[in-house]
Amino acid sequence: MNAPGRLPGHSDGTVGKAMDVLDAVAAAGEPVRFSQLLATGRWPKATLYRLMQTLTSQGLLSHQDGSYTLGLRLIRLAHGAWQQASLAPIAQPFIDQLSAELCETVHLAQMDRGQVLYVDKRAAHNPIPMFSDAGKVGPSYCTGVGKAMLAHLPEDELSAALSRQAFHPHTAHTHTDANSLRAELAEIHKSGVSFDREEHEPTIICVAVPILSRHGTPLGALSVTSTTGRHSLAALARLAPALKSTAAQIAEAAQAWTFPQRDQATP
Amino acid sequence: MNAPGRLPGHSDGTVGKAMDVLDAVAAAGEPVRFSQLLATGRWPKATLYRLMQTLTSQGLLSHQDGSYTLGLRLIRLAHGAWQQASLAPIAQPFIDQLSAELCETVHLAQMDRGQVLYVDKRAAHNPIPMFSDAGKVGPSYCTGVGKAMLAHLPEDELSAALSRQAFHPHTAHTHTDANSLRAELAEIHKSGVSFDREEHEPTIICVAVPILSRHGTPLGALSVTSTTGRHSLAALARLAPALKSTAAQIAEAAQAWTFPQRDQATP
DNA sequence: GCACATGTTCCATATAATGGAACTTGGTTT
DNA sequence: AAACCAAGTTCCATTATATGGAACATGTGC
Repeated sequence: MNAPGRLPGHSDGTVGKAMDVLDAVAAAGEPVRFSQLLATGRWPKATLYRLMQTLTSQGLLSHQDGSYTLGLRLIRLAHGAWQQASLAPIAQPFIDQLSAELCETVHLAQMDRGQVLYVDKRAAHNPIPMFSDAGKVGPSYCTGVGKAMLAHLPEDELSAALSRQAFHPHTAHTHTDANSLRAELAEIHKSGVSFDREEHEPTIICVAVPILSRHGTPLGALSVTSTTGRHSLAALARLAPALKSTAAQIAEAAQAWTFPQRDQATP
Repeated sequence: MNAPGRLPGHSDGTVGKAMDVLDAVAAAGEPVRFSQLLATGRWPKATLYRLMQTLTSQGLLSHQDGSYTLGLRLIRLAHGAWQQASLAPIAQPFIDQLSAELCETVHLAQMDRGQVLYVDKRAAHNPIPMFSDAGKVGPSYCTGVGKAMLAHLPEDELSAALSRQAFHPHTAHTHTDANSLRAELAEIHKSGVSFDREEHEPTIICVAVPILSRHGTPLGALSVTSTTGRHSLAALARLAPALKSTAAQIAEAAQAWTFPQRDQATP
């Protein structure tokens, strides 16, 4: 079955396999048929069948008209995750203020298994149609927020994260290997600011800063995105101080925040 | 282990147990310690320990400072669920229009395992809806949207849903048993409109309509919420036609919508 | 009515989960 | 400092669960 040493962080027990199936359904991005998943050859027929039965019965998948989609129960759980584990609720007022002040699109992201997870977004008045929304994921190696966080990761987590990067050359400016990326990360670590120089999508540029804990580990990152048509990189660079200041405020708020402390009803 | 006759909260296999743990963490609403969950007596020590290890390794839980919270991976999956399985993306323009037209708070909800899951919300002045609003759950038996959907459920699903209701008397107007609720559901089924007459929270009232498929099964529900201070029930009742019209448009759009259809278009 | 594709069930076997108890770890009391 | 306690972690024989090849059902077009 499973070779002794499989890929890092993969396939622990039945739960891991079930999550693989969920990921596969999520990756499809549209309702999938049982046979479509089966055709990937990743699972034997009966195994996949029972796994999907279980997931459906749990509300993690939804089965209608012979096709499967992700289930609503995920939305319910994510609501809790968004409140408990994400910076978004804490950062909201600061991001509102920053977005209003700069009149630009602001993104709040966190690192999830080596990928960038956007947890909040504040659009400028004329929203640019692009790759973004809360819950959306993106690559770390070619985004401003991704590099900002990578640059402050401890070595063991960094190498784990780098091993998960695709290094697909989206544009002519994209890093295509870990070494060239590491060189830039060192600079970013020093300056505390990172840029996306059209590395992910042509004409899209951004400036980003990490949100750092007391210990210097990245809690998340903040970015302002624009286009080459509207801003130069130098113009974006001038926004860095405002971003840094907001990031510091968020970091402070995040660490001051202990949950409501409702041990008992204090009668 | 499990008694021969499985109880309402049927736990299927390891995945089911893992989900129970996730629910427990979600229910806490704040970071929980291993010992807190252990103290509920629902799981033996070693079992709970390994289960949480697995969940953490999968990114479904996050472990920091000795406490567990729901993990970010859930947000990522929920993003897919929101797009694939919820009415929200389809309903968005219609809800925007309705909300602008009425200048009132509009909710879009769906049924999830007997409970009302709010998948979108448009407040009169608050423009950005996200997981902060979407993802909230509420009871079916004492909310407008809940009753609107229950009223159109086939008998088997209805009785399953009713068996999951708490019938907690939140206010003096709350239904406290299935029979009294069923009587109202019959009326709602006829009229196609339901009301929350301060059944969940004092002074909070609402009018709701179901979003029905061609076959008459509820896909979701739409509501306008207000307070006794601002509106009478009669005033809310006058909004019903606008709600019904919007619901019909959403139903049509939902059923017209087949996903992008990348392969074969029916020859 | 037949053929082929898709979906479902069976069942002996292999695998993974179980949980009682023993063992660390870190902090507090005597 | 030794003794204590609580929280967290590991061990391992036992038992429950998942596995998957193959047979069985269902249904759609010919």
